[in-house]
Amino acid sequence: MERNTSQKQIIKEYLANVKTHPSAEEIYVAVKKKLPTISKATVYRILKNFKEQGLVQEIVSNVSHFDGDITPHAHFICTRCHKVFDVFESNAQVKYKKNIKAGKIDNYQIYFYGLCNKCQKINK
Amino acid sequence: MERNTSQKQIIKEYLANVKTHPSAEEIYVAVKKKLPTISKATVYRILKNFKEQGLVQEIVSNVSHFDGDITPHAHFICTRCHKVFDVFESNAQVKYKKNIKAGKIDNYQIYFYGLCNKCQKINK
DNA sequence: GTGCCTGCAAACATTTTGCAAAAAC
DNA sequence: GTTTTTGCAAAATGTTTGCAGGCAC
Repeated sequence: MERNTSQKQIIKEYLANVKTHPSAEEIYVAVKKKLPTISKATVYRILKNFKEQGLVQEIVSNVSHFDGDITPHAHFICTRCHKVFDVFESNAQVKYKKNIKAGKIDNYQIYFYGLCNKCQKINK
Repeated sequence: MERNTSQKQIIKEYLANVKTHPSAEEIYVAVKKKLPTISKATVYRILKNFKEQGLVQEIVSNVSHFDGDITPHAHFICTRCHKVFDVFESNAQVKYKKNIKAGKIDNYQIYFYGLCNKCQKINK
């Protein structure tokens, strides 16, 4: 049976309150402040566990990011700084069939790419 | 100025003809048959280069895959075997605004997740 | 007390980098 | 001839794993 540990609680709480889309590394650093003995391996194991339970969404990019908001919404990823932003329904909608030739869809992710406001101003 | 090498030509040709979504490793193995001296680093460098030029799409998953078809179309990724399948426009459409609060969208990717036909039959 | 969970370090896989030689133009 | 590109090996990055001890129940 699944056990309720302080490590899980603290990570869950952190994800519920953070408004950004932290990477595993960022979660590790943040959570370490409350629980200095936590290890990175534990963070990875718990995030994997939460994902399997559907408690978080994984945003796959050059580095994975995690979103405690599991309502299906799109993300904007800056191609220069790799920051992740939410894109709400008013800005993007999808229509799709649940059953397609390849298999059965039970989840989706939309990623928009481009330069974020900050990076647009930086002449590369 | 950008130079035209046999390595680039062969990778380009391979991607133009393959109907699957090969990983960098698979591209390396395939291309090695025609050019046995090619190194993996070169494959990575050329794929990165092609991506920057907009000649290929990168499909980010547990391992990156590449698609020579750059028309915006969705992909279905099996959550069990991680294979990638095309999802055509008849099965999925998006509507979105090019300019959003976070930045300016110039590209997007839709990933559908679920079990492919083969994996649905396998009782895990 | 049993067995899941953690911390640590080492292992792993993928991708990137530094450098000298080779190829393109 | 100059400059980009390559191949090689080593490094870097992100993530996973094995194991012994600790903690939840």
